[in-house]
Amino acid sequence: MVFSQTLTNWYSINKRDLPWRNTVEPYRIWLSEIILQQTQIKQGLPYYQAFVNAYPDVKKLADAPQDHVLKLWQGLGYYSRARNLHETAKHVAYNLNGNFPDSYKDLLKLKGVGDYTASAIASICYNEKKAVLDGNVYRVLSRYFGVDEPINTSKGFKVFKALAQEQLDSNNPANYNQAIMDFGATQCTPKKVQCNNCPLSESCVAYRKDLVDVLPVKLKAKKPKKKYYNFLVYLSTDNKTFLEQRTGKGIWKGLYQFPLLETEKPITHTDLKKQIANNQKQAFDLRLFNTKDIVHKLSHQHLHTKFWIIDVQELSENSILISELKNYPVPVLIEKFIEAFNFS
DNA sequence: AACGCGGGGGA
DNA sequence: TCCCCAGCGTT
Repeated sequence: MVFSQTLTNWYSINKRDLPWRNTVEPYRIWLSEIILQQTQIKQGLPYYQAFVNAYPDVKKLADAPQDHVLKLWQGLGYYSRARNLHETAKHVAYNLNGNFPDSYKDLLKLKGVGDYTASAIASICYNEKKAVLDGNVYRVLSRYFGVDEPINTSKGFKVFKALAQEQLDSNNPANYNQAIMDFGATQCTPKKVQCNNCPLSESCVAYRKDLVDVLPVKLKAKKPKKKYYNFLVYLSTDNKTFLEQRTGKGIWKGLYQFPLLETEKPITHTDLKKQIANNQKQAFDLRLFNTKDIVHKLSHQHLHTKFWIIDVQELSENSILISELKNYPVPVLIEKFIEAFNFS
């Protein structure tokens, strides 16, 4: 009680003014929550604005082509969020008559909506008594109550979810949930934590025992895997090129890229030239755009990338105009190349 | 229970 | 360089 009361008092003074806080419309709350999964507000905010502008309601989103949705999502990462967002919009618009589910239990059935997001929407839109558990909440709870259970295990989830639910201010779940998250994001931060002016420090276990920089405990992630990507940038005399859409299970599903040759090790100019010659009759000229590998770092992969330019006379039917490149959703790695190469 | 999935930013 | 971020779906 003291804990939640202090948090909501703190929130009434320090609450950040954010666009999705001026509404309880489920569509907008849902949209903001999907965008903000594993994403800081500073990064997600312009995407939220762009989506609201392009798709003011769920039916507009449902009726958009997937390429347009992915294009708006471009650069935000975790693209399954965009695909699930689109699929759920169609489901809500056409199977649920445009109405979002109005309970935690039913929200959980939506694709892309897990425990956190269902709790957030249920509490914010319908004031259901469901405590949210995100990175901020883990941090605040583990520090204040001195819980050293690792947070990234299934046991850790259960322990903290129960603690979170216990602390929930059942009189105002919507306000409490946003208070504890804002508190974690701006006051009880991962680093440079502001204990000096913290309203909870007196009774905070981590503060009293000098464990603030130890909690929360998190099991270490695996090292990222090294991969070698060779993008084949075909270029015809009439300014056309090839683009392919990524399918299957890996990264960037649904996005477009220049034809990709992945190798076990770095490939030489000579070897690549032979491979390409085996696959086509037409004469071509091969040159390497970047002399040093471009290393694109993702949380789980390091992509050592070469962009090869293949000059040819002409390209077959399914090629596209260089001027159309900007219409396709592409990974940041590809976008940066297009910018740098400038197709002069 | 473990793993794969992006990209930006802070220290 | 490492860690973190309004997590989720699949295996």
